[in-house]
Amino acid sequence: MTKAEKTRQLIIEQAAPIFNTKGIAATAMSDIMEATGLAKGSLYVHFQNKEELSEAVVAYNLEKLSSKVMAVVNRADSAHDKLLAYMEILSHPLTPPVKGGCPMINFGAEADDNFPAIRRKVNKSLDTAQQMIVDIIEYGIARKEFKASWNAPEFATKMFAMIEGGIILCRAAGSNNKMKIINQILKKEIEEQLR
Amino acid sequence: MTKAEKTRQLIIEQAAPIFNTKGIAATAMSDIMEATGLAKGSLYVHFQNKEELSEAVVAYNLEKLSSKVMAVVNRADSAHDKLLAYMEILSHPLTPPVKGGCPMINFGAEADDNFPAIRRKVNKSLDTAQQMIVDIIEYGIARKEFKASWNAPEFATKMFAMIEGGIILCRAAGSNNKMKIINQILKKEIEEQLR
DNA sequence: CTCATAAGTGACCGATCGGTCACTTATGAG
DNA sequence: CTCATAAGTGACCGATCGGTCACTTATGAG
Repeated sequence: MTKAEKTRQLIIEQAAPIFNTKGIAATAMSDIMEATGLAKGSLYVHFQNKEELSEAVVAYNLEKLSSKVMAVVNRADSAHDKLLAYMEILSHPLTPPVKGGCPMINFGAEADDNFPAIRRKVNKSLDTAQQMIVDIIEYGIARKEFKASWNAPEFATKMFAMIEGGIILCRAAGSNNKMKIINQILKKEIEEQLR
Repeated sequence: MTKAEKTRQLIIEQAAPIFNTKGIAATAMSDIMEATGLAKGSLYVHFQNKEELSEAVVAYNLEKLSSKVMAVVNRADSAHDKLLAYMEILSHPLTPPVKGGCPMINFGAEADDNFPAIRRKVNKSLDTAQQMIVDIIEYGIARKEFKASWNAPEFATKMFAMIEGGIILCRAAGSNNKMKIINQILKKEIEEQLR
C-alpha cells in the first residue's frame, strides 16, 4: 500500500462517520480537514471534488455495514442461527454497527431525489442485503432445516423492510424497544418454517 | 386570516416540498425567496431564523401526510377497507402523497443525530401513524369484523415498519415493485384475521 | 379618509463554502 | 545516495450562506 493509498484510505475512514451522521450536504471539507489533520490541498490530491469524496465515503459505509453483517452471519452454522445473527446485529439501532445509523437509510433519504449515483449505490446494497436473507433461507431448505415451501424472496423482502422500518422507529424514538417487538415477530415466523 | 398569517402560510407551503426534497441543510433561504417571490427581509418578518422555518415546514409536511392518510381512511366504512385504504395511499412511493417522499423518513434520517426538536416531531408522527392502525383494528374487532384475539399494537408496528421499509426500497430502486409484494403480504395477513 | 403600525424591500454584512495553485516536503526507483 | 515525481501545505479566490437594518409600502382600526 503506497503512501497515497494509505492517505486516501485514512481520509475515507475518518470522513465516513461524519458524512453518515451529519449528512452529505451538512458535511464541509473543513470537517474532514479537522478529522484527518490534513491540509485542504491534500484532500484535493486524492479526490477531485467533494462529490467524488462523498461517493467513496458512501461506498465505504455501505461496504462496512455489509461486511459486519456478513461476518456475523458466517460465524453461525445453521440457517436458523444465521437468520438470528442477522437480526441480532441490527437489533440495537441506537448503537448501530456503523456510526451514524443505517447508511442505506441515511444516504438513501438524502440522495433519492438528487444524487442518482448514490441512489444506485444504495439500491445495490439494499439488494445485496435482501439476497443474503434469500441465500440463508435456501441454504436452510437445502439442508432440510426449513420447509421447502417457504417463499424465500418474499420473506426476505418482508424481513428486511421490517428491520429497516424498525430502525427508523427506534432512532426517532431514541429507544430500541420497537425493534424488540419486530424481532419477536420475525423469530416466531421463522420458527414456523422449521421442520 | 390576517395578511401576516397568509404570508406565513404561503412561505410554509412553498417551502415544504423544497425542504422535503432537498433536505434541511441543502435548502437555502434564497431557495425560499425564489419559490415565494418574497424578499429576504420578509422571510425574517415571519420567522426568526432558518431553524424556526425548518421546524414549521417539517410540522407542515408531517401534518399534510397524516391528514391525507386520515382522509382516505375515513372515507372507507369497514375496518377491512380502512386498512386497505391506508396501504393503498402509501403504495406508490415514487408518486407520494407529499412531494419529496415520506417526511418521517426524510427528516427522521437527517435529524436523528443532530436536531432533537425535529426528531421528537417525527417520533410523534410515527406514533400517530401506528396508532391509526391500532384504532382501525380495534374498531374492526368491536364491530366483529376481525377476530378478538388479534394483537393490534403488534400488527400495527409490523405493518407500519414494513411500509416504511418498503418506501425506502422503492425510492432507492426507482420502482414501486417491492411495495406491491409488501402489500400482498399484508393483505393476506389481514384476511387471516377476518371472521 | 387618517395615520400608527406592521409587512415587505434589497443592499449590505461577516462567515463559511468548495476549490485552486505556487510552493515545500517526502517518497522510493534507480 | 540522487533526484524526478508525487504528496502535502496553506494563503487565497469568488460564490454563497444566514442574517440585519434603514427604509418604503400596505394594512386596517378608528
